[in-house]
Amino acid sequence: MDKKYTIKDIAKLAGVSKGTVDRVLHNRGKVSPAALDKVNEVLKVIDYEPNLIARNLKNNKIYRICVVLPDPEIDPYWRPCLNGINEAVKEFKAYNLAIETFYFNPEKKNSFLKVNETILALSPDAILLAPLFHKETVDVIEQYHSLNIIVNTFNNQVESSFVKSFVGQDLFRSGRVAAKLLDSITDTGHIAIVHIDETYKNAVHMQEKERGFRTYFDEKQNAAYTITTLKLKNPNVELNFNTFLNENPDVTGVFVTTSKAYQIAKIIRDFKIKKIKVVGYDLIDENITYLNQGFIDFMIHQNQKRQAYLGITSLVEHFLFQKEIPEMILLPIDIVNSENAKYYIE
Amino acid sequence: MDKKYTIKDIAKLAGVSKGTVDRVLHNRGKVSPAALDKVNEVLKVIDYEPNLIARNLKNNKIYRICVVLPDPEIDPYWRPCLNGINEAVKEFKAYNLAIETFYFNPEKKNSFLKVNETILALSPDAILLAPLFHKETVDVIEQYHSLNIIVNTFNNQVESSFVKSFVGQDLFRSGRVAAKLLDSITDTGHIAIVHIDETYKNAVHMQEKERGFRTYFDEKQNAAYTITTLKLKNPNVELNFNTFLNENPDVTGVFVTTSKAYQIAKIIRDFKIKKIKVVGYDLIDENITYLNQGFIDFMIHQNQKRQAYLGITSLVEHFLFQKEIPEMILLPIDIVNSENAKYYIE
DNA sequence: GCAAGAATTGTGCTCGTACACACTTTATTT
DNA sequence: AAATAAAGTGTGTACGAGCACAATTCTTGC
Repeated sequence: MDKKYTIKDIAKLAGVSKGTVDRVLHNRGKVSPAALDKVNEVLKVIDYEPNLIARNLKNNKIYRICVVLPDPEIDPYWRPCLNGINEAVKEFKAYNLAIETFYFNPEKKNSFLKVNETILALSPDAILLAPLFHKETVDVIEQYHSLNIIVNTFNNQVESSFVKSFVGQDLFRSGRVAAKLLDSITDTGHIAIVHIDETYKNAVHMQEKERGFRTYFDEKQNAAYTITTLKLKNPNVELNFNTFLNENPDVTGVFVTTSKAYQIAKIIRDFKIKKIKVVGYDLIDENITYLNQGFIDFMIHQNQKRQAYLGITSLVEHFLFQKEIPEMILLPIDIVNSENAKYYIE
Repeated sequence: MDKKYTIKDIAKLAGVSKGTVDRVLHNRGKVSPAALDKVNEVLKVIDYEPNLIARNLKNNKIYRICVVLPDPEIDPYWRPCLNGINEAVKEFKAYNLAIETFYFNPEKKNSFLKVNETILALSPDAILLAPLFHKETVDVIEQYHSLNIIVNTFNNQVESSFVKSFVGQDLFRSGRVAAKLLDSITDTGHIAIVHIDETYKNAVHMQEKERGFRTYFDEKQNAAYTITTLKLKNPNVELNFNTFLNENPDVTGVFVTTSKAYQIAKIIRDFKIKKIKVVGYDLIDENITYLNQGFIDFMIHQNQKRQAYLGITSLVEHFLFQKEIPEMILLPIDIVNSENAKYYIE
């Protein structure tokens, strides 16, 4: 018991050659019933685990994984992903892997298409994709699939049977979490659901969050809440929301479905009339500032870093250790206030 | 660029043998200045990463890691740890590792000492320890250290220079998080800090949490809170807390520093007089029940599973891939309400 | 100028798995 | 029964790093 059993050990125990053991283990080639029995007998008794290290030594192909996401310079929401990608790169740098990152402009479909052309030319083994433009994404995924390139997605779900895996959050549930939070910190009254700049993201996100949010209050007995949905667009957010507040002095809480809660927080801070509670998404700097100042009460952390990290690692472990790629990984919906924020910021 | 550079490649490029390259890379043995230069020249240009797989193939020692924690049958707090341990075992089962778990009775110091004797006899390569009994733990750790056994701790911190690593939470901070939560959901009033059954755990835990909790309110301007500390012990918890509530009708919130918030929640449910908010620790079944019923408002998740998991993996990666063991890993302080609980329960 | 010794460098084997290929045994055909 | 095909089995090598040891080159002393 000083070391693990090897194929050689099994061969000796079964009185056959390691070639035969190999054939039994992988049912490759022909093996006589007698030999098969002998080997299986041994395998039944001992508990053999192939040595992954040795197995992979031979495999000297470089696996190429391309990660595609919106340019974090244009939308800082995506910045944490870079850390997740870097972490994965660092962790696996000793292996035969090429992990490359590509950005597209989240405001331009063409940019997305162009990036994908570049990647197609590279013919990688797999691609990890943050899908924004629904129709275009579906097309692109089909192309990858037809070239036998594995497609993983993260952050946004897209209905395509060609997607091998999705890493993200349950947005409906996260709407419910936000509702529960606002329910905890506000008295009965008027709550506003605010969607800001929902253009390019196809809005499915925010709709899911809103649905979850409303479902929570629908299910709640004797809830004396009024819920209003606002769709605001820059540069008119401030003006329109101010108007709304003036027209609705009974507002006690706001649920911002995008990462732009800081815009609402700023208005509320300047409004000064009464304390309105705010729940929003994502730990970007502006939000953290208002969180610390008390103008945002809770944030929901979408953990983009870990999304990207897990998206990559599941691919790597598939290639390197032939692990199965999980069809869906739903990350926890982390609740953040000013006191625990620092553990999630990355 | 089809594959990574190997020592052989470097040797060829530098016009020397792989033995010389090896000597340069590990500065082992003598190398002539000329050869050294040639190899360094090549190393400067290409970017060499040794193949960890090949490096470890030869290392066929079985590393033995012993995990020591209180018996989860006696204190269910520790049950999630088993999942973390199992996950690590499963993940690394293909490597030369023996990961064994040992329980002691958290109420009996002798049991702890006995378990450690058993382990000392096994002379493992490392031990992952949940230290409860302070003095005894320090002694035991010294013994392990003198036998060159690496000691990692999790959950509870212990001041010993012989401890290589700690995985856990910042308890002071978690007290602050609890304070912020109660501050969010209660109006000004009277808040009780309740310690339940603080006997065997040496109380350091709860003291840290209390300190963090009080610090938060101390720092808060114009805070009109009264904070009372209660130390309750079973089987008198119910009686004494009831008395306290009757004598203090102004209580608006309770912070339970152990995993026994359910006991307080039950009393508050039966008390029926007014809504008192409760913040507690740990997602054990009883707590979840009351969380879903609305008698516990927030739980703080200590993530024992991940603590155990990370404690093991950092050891494994040290042995297998000579990664450095991080001196301290502080896990996030997860805030849990009824809506996001399911993501943390394990 | 040559041997002895030191310094440097190259070779070859190991680890465990996977697989190609060669070899032996058994079955089938003429 | 011999020839040939098919089935089954064993051997040997590659993978990359690491290290022992052999082989070579270089010094030094006489």
